[in-house]
Amino acid sequence: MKMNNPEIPRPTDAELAILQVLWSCGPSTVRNVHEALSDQRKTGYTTSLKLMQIMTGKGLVTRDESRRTHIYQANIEQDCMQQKLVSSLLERAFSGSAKTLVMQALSSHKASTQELAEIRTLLDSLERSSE
Amino acid sequence: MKMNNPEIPRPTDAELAILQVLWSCGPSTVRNVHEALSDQRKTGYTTSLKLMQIMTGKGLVTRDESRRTHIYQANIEQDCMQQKLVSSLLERAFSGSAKTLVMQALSSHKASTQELAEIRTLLDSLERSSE
DNA sequence: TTGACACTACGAAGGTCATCGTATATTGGT
DNA sequence: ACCAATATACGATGACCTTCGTAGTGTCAA
Repeated sequence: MKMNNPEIPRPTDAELAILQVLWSCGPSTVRNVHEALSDQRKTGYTTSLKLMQIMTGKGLVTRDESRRTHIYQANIEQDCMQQKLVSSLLERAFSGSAKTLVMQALSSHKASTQELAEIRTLLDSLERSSE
Repeated sequence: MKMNNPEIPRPTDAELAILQVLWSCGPSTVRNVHEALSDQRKTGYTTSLKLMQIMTGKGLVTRDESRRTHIYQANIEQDCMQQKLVSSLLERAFSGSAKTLVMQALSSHKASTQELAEIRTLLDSLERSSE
């Protein structure tokens, strides 16, 4: 039974870690996810299982139950969730000022010259479209 | 008794809302904070009080108890906390890619031409310093 | 002085989160 | 056919979060 819940909630930290694996590896079993996280999280297998069951209930992931070993899949695109999370942080901690957030991110975390150039290109197109 | 805990934890949403008031208004009483939040939060006065007491224990705020009505103050600069929060989000949801975060933030939230120019200036200085 | 009011302290309730142990079922090899 | 390995389901626990009510105490004006 797929919950077609239009309201996908903000994931917790543990849930987000699982989503990262699903985004990066594609549809995966609980064991796959659990092993992918084994470096960061030293928790038991059933913990990962339980989390993924809960995430299914929340609509964060879907699963294929047609075989004994279920296959889980993220139910929201990575881009879309990143969007949600940035928007949320922007609202909660930056009073909506994208400029401040961007400047905080850039000034404290190194980006390569290549990446800076890509950002500059985006700035160009944003400025052009607002003229 | 001031907890000089060097480890300031990530604030919860309710706590962050309170910090926002303290950053914006400076040292404030519980009542000041509570009233400043009355639009967003329709909770009772003692809820704000309790939260701020807990935040004191966590080291998120300090308070002057020399008078009957305590005066609370953020125990971390706004910039510094924003830094922490961006870093945390970067790590948890963007695999450390500042570029991706910045582009997500810029492409979905309008920034004024003025702001875009400021970001461009920052880009300039970053590129210059890496040459 | 005393009563109304404002402030702090604190326990408790109700919810969520992360974790684990255990029960139960399925599968594959010998 | 049976055992070991592996799956899922799920209850329970402890931590934390948010909320509130209530108790105790100080303050000020009439």
